[in-house]
Amino acid sequence: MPKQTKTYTKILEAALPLFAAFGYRGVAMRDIANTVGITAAALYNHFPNKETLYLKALEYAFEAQVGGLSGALGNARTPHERLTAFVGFWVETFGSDVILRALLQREMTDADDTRLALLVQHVFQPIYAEVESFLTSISGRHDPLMLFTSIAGLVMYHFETTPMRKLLPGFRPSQDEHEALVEHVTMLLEHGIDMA
Amino acid sequence: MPKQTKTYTKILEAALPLFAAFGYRGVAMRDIANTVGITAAALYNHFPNKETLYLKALEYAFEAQVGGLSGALGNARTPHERLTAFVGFWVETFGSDVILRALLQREMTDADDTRLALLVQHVFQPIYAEVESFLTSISGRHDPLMLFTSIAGLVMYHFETTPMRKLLPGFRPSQDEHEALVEHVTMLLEHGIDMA
DNA sequence: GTCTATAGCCGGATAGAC
DNA sequence: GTCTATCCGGCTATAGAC
Repeated sequence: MPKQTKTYTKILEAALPLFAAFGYRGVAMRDIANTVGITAAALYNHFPNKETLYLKALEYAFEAQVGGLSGALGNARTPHERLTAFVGFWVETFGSDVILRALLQREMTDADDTRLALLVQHVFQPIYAEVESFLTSISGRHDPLMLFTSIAGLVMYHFETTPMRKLLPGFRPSQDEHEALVEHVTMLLEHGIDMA
Repeated sequence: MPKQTKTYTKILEAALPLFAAFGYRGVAMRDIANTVGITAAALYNHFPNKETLYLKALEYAFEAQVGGLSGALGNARTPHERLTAFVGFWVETFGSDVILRALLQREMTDADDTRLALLVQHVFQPIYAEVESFLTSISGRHDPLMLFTSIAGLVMYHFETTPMRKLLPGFRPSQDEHEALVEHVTMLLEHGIDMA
């Protein structure tokens, strides 16, 4: 099992969109092999079994992605700027990468301790570490972890529900544009609904 | 294929927790049959195939559940009361029914047009219809459907992320208690983070 | 309406040649 | 490192007796 050959990476990159679209059980080793252009048997020169292949693919996907937050927060000074930057980072990261979002969503429903730990380590832990003090500083009343979860959910649920919201009255495509989403979420977070 | 026998219902009720826990592909006809106490072949006297069984199980689960909102909103007069009742209904409905929540979550990731329509029809459409005018009335600035999605996400994401948040620093079990969640969400919706 | 038996297919994994 | 060939287990679905 060689670890850093070209094929190794090619396999992971071929597998990721498949797993994202059809889930672990929905993808056969033959499918991945076909996409790469080899046979299923050849996959076993690179990975001992399907589960390991899947795990490595997940790591590969998540390692690459996160880390941009410090850049996004770097220039932001005021609470308003920082909050906007944070929300914007979240919307950008998961709004532009359909595959990453699908993988995350699937992992959240099919909970496995090993893989959950991976997700926390690569995705949530680093982001939370960067914003925890910020969240604590701006909110005396809200528990920082709850607030973090709320902000994440506020953004993610718009993406998660898109296929369904299309079937509801009042759906307009503009609601899915990133700018509109960022504005909606930050306004809500800063001022609440602003009830009459 | 008889439609309203005792066994028919028993099958659906046996299948639901299995599908919720392991997903469509993760459940074999044998598993359902074993739980009911019959053989897999006998299932085909009630359902033509696995997919139909699954669809009927979904309908059965969702039909029963929703409809309590009008009761929950009935007494509420002020915007604050109505909002609290709405959030409380959401937290109660999905916080207390693990199976319903898991099914919903799975359907949201494995989008199939037929089943999405079912979900919208039985779950989101009726709820949204009851709160749309309310949401419009309290928020001049926010699109009602976006606001609806935000409120739903605010609640649901706390549930969805529970297994992962347990691995983050600052996790306390009390964050998952229903009362705390309702208070956190309503406060956020009414006043925002209330930044310094 | 339920059973046993089995057809038929698919998917993960291995053996061994090249 | 990739191939062909194959094993084997699991799954949906059907046939036919009771």
